[in-house]
Amino acid sequence: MIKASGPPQIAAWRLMLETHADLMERFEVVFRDSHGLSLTEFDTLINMPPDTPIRHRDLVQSLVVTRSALSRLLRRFEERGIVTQTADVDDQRGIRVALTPEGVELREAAAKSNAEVIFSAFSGLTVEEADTLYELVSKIRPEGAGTES
Amino acid sequence: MIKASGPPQIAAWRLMLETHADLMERFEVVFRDSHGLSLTEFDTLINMPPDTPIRHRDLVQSLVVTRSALSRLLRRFEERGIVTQTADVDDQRGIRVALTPEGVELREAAAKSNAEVIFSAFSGLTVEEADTLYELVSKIRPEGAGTES
DNA sequence: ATATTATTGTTGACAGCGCAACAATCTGAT
DNA sequence: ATCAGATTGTTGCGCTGTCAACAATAATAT
Repeated sequence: MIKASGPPQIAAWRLMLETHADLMERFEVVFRDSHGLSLTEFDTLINMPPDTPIRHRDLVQSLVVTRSALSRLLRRFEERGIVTQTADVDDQRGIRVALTPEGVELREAAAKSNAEVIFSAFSGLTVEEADTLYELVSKIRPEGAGTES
Repeated sequence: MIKASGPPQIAAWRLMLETHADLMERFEVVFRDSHGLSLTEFDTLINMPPDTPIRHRDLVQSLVVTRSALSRLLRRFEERGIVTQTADVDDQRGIRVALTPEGVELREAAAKSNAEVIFSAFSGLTVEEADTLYELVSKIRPEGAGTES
């Protein structure tokens, strides 16, 4: 709501921060109320292949949590009947995580909710504007070869 | 790095998510290593008036934490000599939080780091592009008057 | 004045995360 | 074959957050 003041870069980033926070809060409410999932749990679920077992090692690479957090999260999923975990026959160190039928169902329902929230939030933008937004955001470089020199 | 596929709204949001995560990680490292601050602590510090005491009640409104978290965070700040807390003479329920000189200094230094990271990340965009980005992001409506009708 | 209600900040209990240490297992050099 | 080193997932611990209950104080109604 606050009109842009100061450097436009900072104004843009502030607005992105605020928008991110608002949308994430919306996701959190929807996932919790509709599916009993936290944001981390949703992210984990969505990154699991619906048909193929996956190793912790491979799954954790798509996520923002540590191995230990994933280990505990998957135990919770196991207790809820969302996944099964079995030793990998080829590599006895590994665990193969597979979605149960309930897990697949939950994953699909959550993905649908996710898309609905996004389309709802983006309903004020045309397709062209969404493309432009994509292009502009892709120019932001966190590891920016910065301000030096 | 992944080329946009599927609906552009979802592609744009995914990219925003990823960019947000990358930049936040960068902030986290900078604040921790340079100033010994977590993201929450930085946010709190930056939202404190440099010259005027502020009540918990008022400060918490600018933040994304609960009263209890703020209460504990401010105690940590107090122990580090960053703030002082004194009872409000007008309202005995209230606490007036004020930055110490060290706190003011830390706040300024952290704000400077913050701006540097932003400018660095946005160095690939022109000012006009940053303005356009602002305009497009402002069209995203979390509480979107959605997809209905 | 007095009783009821709202507010403000703190505390206890608990949940989830990261880090470091660990045991089990695999890999690769010799 | 054997042994040093890397990989993989789990666990203990501490930190930080939320939620619910609480005590102290202020505001409001009667």
